[in-house]
Amino acid sequence: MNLFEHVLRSGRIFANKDVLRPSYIPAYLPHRKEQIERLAEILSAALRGETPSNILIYGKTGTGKTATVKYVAQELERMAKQIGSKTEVIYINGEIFDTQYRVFAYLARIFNRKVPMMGWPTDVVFEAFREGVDRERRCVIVVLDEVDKLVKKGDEVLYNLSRINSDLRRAKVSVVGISNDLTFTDELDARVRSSLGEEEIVFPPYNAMQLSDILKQRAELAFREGVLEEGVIPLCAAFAAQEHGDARRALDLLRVSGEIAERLGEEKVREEHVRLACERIETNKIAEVVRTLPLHSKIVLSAVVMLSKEHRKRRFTSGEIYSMYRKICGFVNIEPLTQRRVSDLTAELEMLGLVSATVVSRGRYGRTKEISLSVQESSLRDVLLSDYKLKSLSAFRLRTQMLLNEENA
DNA sequence: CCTCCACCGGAACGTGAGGAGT
DNA sequence: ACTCCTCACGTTCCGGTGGAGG
Repeated sequence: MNLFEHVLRSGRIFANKDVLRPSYIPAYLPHRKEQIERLAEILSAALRGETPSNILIYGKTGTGKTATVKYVAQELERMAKQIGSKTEVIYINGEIFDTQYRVFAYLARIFNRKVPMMGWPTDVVFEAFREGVDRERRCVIVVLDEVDKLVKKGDEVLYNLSRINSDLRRAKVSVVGISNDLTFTDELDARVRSSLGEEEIVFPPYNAMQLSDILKQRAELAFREGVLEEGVIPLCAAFAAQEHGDARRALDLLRVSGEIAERLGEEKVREEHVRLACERIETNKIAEVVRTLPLHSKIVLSAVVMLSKEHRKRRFTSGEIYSMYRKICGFVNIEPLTQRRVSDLTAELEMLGLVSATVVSRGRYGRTKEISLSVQESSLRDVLLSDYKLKSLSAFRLRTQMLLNEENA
């Protein structure tokens, strides 16, 4: 029997899993007709040889911004080719090209200018790009995805890009900015804001019904026929709708549900698989947050975990937590921070939703914050111990347990 | 009604890392 | 290569406070 034979045979669930990935662009985008038409209308100026207005697109994650823009871009380029107009769309992700230099260097290279990875002054790179585009009559639409990330490091990119047209003789350039953050224009220079935001398109979150439609459409391609039980799609949609209608989340959920069903060797995807998937995604999300926490925050969190393990109660005063925190620091040989700082760290943990804290006054016994864990302790344990500086903590627990026993005896 | 606990949380300041400018 | 600036992280200092118990 071949090693891979059972893997091939077990593929009874999925027909084409890639359809569920966020990078997939469907041929039809449900419930985005309005936005697509608006975008197409604005960009169609390019086909008439005019410069399209600059556009700003807003919407939370998973509202179809990127997919819509890519879809319209495809259609635009195809039509341009048919009618022999030189129109191209360049897609740039601001998370990957996260400095002005990288953006311009990338653009310049597209237009056959040789620009080194680094070293040149930024304005020279910009000039190389400008000259490169202007070689021919054409219209270039630059899509800046996650533009808010790029702008955090200075809005000069946008300033330069939005002013480039006045220095171009043959070519035309317009900018489409995509942002998750609705308030990001506040940080922009007023001139940039007005020139970039000539047109604005908002992508509202999907509701549960709309999410269902999206999932249905993708499921048809992604899964083999009849493997999805009836309640699966509505349940995925409902879970995702609870969290600001994120379609990416819904698709993830559906995909993970399928994977779980597959791994369990089931013939069908059932609602219980969706619930398992939901839990798994949740745990992963928490683990990811905790993993990237600074060391001392991890120790504070460990302190809360330890306390809730060793005592019956769930809530602890900041004093209790601080002394446990100091104990742990002593055990793992790390200089403890002050109580003041720890109080800020707990506030951050609260912001992240890992603990919940409320100020209570206990009269004679002072005023304090009561803090409790607001996630499953089991989803924290492994990720906390995975920090190499904290790995000895598993031993710590035994030691305090012993100390407690001795005290009692 | 006053006191006083056990912290909260604001303000000012110190420090080192990293970026921009030159 | 250099200075200057900003920013995140921490510390020190301290005024503020809701309510149980006297």
